[in-house]
Amino acid sequence: MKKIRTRFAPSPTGFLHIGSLRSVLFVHLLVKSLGGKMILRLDDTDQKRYIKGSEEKLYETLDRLGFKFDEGPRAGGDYGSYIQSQRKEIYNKYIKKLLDKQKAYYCFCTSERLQKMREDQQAQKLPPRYDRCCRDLSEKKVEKKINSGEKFVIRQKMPLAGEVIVNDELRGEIKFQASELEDHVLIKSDGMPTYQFALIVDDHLMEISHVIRGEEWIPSFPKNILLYKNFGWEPPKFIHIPLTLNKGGGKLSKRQGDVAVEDYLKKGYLVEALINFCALLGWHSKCDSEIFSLDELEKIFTYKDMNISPAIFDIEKLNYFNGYYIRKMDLEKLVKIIKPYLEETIKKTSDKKKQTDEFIKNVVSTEQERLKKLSEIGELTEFFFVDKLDYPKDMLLWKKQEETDCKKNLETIKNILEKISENEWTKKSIENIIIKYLKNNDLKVGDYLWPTRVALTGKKQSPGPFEVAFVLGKEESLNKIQNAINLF
RNA sequence: GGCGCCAUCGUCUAGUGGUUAGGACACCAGGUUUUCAUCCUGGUAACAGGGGUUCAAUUCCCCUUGGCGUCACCA
Repeated sequence: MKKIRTRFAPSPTGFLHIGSLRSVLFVHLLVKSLGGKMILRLDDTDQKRYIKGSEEKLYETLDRLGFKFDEGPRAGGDYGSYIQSQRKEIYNKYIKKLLDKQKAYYCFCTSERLQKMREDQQAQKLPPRYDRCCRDLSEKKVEKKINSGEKFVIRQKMPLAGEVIVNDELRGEIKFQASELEDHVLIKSDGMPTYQFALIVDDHLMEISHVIRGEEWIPSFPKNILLYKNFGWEPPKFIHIPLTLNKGGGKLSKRQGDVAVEDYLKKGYLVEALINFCALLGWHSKCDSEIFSLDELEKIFTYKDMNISPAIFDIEKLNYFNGYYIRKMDLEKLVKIIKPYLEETIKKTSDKKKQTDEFIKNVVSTEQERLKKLSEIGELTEFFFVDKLDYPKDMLLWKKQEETDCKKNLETIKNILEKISENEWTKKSIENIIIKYLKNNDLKVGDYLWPTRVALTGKKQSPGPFEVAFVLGKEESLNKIQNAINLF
């Protein structure tokens, strides 16, 4: 039985694409479900696109998401280096083999010539494809050109006719006509391999058994397979996962909103929510449940249950998961991770008491069930930290309430609250005392509680007045109610 | 345009040669309630179209249509 080894091979572009998150997730789940090794490889053969320091950011994000690699640039391993730009010698060695087998050839065409060729082809409504101009150059000519210092690339020699049949684990056989295939570049003029070449060499050398990659790679699938054949190697199993599209149905791109996992994290999306949501994009369990932790996913995941139709990234559902996991979260933990989002708001008060962990914990607890994103906490709880609330007087009126009634009711509430002692000042007892009073006197709760809420929060939508009063403390609550009374 | 992939409620999806086509999000209504949210109950909503195969097709096959991807010395 062959070892299960699979890899996640991002290029260091500066951020982790949300689609890549789905790839690592499935790579992770595949390894966990089959039992095997997970490898991280940096596909950085494009030196023009290299962004300095981006590996570090990538590792950090992967860590935050909770993915651990058995082998990789940091974890090490017996198949290194795991950074493609450091494997140049290896690719050189293998391209020679291909050259010797006559499965690849030197090409001296300039980019100007290629560009013109493509323009001409397009003008004639032909598919733009390399015209194989250098394919049959004599050995002598090639040698002469190289010796005279002419720049060159090395191209893969494709079969001129016939069919190439490839196999995708999810879709089955896919047929391509060899005549459709281009003699694409394997080694660039800077000596670096293209992704298409490095990928095959590395996956083979690293003994990768399963390749999970996006559907956008299907068009180059036959070239990949041909390369394996040319080398005489057995290809791994390929699983092409469907694309994630934006709401309009197009490719998920920066312009349509966030595509970087880091951005979602920054906005206060929880890792649990992100993972649960992504898992359901293209995979579904046999049972009807949809709430899954990573642990649970590992137990029930089978790649055969994966779906092949493209999925639209619906932020509404992500929000639902995020709200769900926020509500389920232990308050202490929530406070800890939400604190950075609250910093600016806390600065609005000079009251030392309001800067304590105890106070912040109480504040967060009032909004836990309302929160969809951690980043909303500041706006939602600002009223706890500002000294003077700013709201129109009319907001205090409950339904068709008269101003005089409203004022009177606020005074009543204030009188009741004044009688509650400091050590009795808890949410529960405030509530009990007020509700008991209203019930005993046959009064309508809305007429009293609505004005109180607005007096304490300055908002129409907010936590209930009892808990706000409790968190604010007796003195401040009374002050705020008095401020409201003074408006009349 | 060539090639390729895909096609069940608005979205994510389950499902079967014979089902009242199931669930989740969203939406709507009702309940709880001082608001919002939560929570509970209920509801609207789908097999793209046309041909076959078959006693029977949402399901199998073909075509059309539509969506998407891809056609670089980028990955």
